[in-house]
Amino acid sequence: MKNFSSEIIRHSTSHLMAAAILELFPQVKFGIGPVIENGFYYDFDLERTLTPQDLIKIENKMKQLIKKNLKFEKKEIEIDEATELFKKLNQPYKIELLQDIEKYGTTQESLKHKNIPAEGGSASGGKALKQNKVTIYQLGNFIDLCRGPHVENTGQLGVFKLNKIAGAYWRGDEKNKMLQRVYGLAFASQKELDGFLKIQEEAEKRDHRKLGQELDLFQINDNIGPGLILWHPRGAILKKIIENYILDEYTNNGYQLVSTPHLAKLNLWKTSGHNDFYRENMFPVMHMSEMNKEEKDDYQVKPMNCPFHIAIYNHSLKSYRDLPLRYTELGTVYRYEKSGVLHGLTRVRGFTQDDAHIFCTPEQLDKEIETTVKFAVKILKTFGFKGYDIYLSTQPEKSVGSQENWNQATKALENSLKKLKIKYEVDAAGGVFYGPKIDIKIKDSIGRAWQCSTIQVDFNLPEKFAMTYTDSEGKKQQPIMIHRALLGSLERFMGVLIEHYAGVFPIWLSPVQVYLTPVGKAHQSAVKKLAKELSEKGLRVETNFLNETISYKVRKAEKMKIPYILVIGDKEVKSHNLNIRTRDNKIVKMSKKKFIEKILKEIEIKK
RNA sequence: GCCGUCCUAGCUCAAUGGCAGAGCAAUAGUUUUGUAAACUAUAGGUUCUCGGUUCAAGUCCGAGGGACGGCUCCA
Repeated sequence: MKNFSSEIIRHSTSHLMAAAILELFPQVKFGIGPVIENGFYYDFDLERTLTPQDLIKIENKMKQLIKKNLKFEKKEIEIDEATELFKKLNQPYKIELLQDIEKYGTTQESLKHKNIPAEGGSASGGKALKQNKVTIYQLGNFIDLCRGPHVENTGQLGVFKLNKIAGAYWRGDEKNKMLQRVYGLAFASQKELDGFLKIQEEAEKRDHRKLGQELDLFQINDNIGPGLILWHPRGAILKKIIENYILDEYTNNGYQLVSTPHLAKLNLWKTSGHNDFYRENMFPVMHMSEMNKEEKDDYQVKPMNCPFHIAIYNHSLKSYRDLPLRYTELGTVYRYEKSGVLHGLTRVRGFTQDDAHIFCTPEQLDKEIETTVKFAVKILKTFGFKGYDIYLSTQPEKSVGSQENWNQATKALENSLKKLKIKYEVDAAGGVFYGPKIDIKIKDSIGRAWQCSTIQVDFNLPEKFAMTYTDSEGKKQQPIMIHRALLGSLERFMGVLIEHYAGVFPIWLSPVQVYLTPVGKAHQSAVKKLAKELSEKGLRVETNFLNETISYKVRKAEKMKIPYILVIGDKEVKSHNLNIRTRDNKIVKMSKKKFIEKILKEIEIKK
């Protein structure tokens, strides 16, 4: 038997599903059906909405079709002929795709989904098709516009499972009709499918929303508002540890701490351009006149910190000798995210950025970018993120500033990446309205990528806010501004961190590091004494004097994933040795002095 | 915002249209415990909200809110 790549198997399974749907719903109109990670999907326009029961029916129909051992038949035909064919089949979406191919030599989807493997999308693919001809594939009664390749017959398919129904806009545009998308998993063997399901189960176990509850880190409360995080004591201490660490790093590396308010007059955001470009992501304006007629100004809760830092810069005349100037702040910003996009800690409406703005001369720009990229990688390593992907995002469709500025800023970012010999991908038109950027996506312990660090070059805000410095010849010059956040949003970063470590934080990040419980009443004073001693060494200690059995108290501490659990009884009081239960469920005997040395050393290691 | 699913005690979940319940957590008492669940009791509810149908609504219908899975978006 021939071996086919999983892309081919997935794509062929997608066709099989479409064929099954055609049998069950003869009126169906097909959208596209590409390969995705671990499987495939196909978009359909159907009379009625599908239910989970329908998935079972479709799966069964697919199995029936497999038994017929149908062939995947390929044909190359003229575009005109294909258009006629799909007209006859009453498939308007396919005709739309054909029109694209005629115009561009490929579909817009294939340009958009550049991550999908070339043989992956139905009627799509990386390379342009030959001008006048397209290939079609037929499986039973189902005919599809498709580059292929496919398996030869249904007997060569692997295992599959339909797992999700969702709405999806035709061509990904919210102005278009919403189609129904059926997602499926497909693998060459049952073993691979099982392996994937196991990883998925693991991902569910480490879901930060679930762990956040189990470890009592935070809540999101309907009465407070969606997308707004309430940090409980254990979560707040974790946040503080991260904030302290990151601010120390910044101030030790040439940044100056500033602090700015959560509100500002609306005019500020008009000057910055945010009011024009991001109005729909800003909270509504506060009209102060509603409070008091004398107050004429409108106010706005801040969606970002930059204009404040610019105001601090502009407060006094700056010399070229002052530059580069780096202002940092843990700035809490509020952005109005649409209700459907909110997600735990990773997509919220109020969050704290480890923000900074670097103001420099053109000559200093390359070096500042380079230093910042290196710095970001170093910081991320401290948190246990070793793998990352880097993206260079270029000028978006809607932007401000001259073309020359854009070219210059993009070039600067490109040069730095090349100089650092870092591999990167270009995210075309993925930049911010005021400038291009470098994004770092970190990979967590189970291989998922998360965007955190962002480094943006901006010539435009300095212009809008009339920023200057005096050069060595006494002439006024305009500084260049770099916006950068290395962790991004603290909330988001903490969500990623929770999933990365599955709640089992390294010692330096653990909200509680040592858990102490006496065996009986007689040992309470010994526990109190030890707790005080450990706290004085800077350790985070929790004691439990509750009327509970030892086993129960250990169980509770284990569930909270506390690194060291110490039970104090006669043995410990007499011998001055401690019995320490670690997170791998081992009990280690050690002197108090040695234990303190060990744990303090473990905390130091991160640096 | 759009498509779909869901919403009952702090958490996880029960309850043919017919008295709103269990386990865990919480609180109190008893027990003073040696490394993942002692015992007993108590308390805990506008069944997301509003409206409708019905003798009777957690359950059926309508509107709204929120969560979840996607889509779009993510400065």
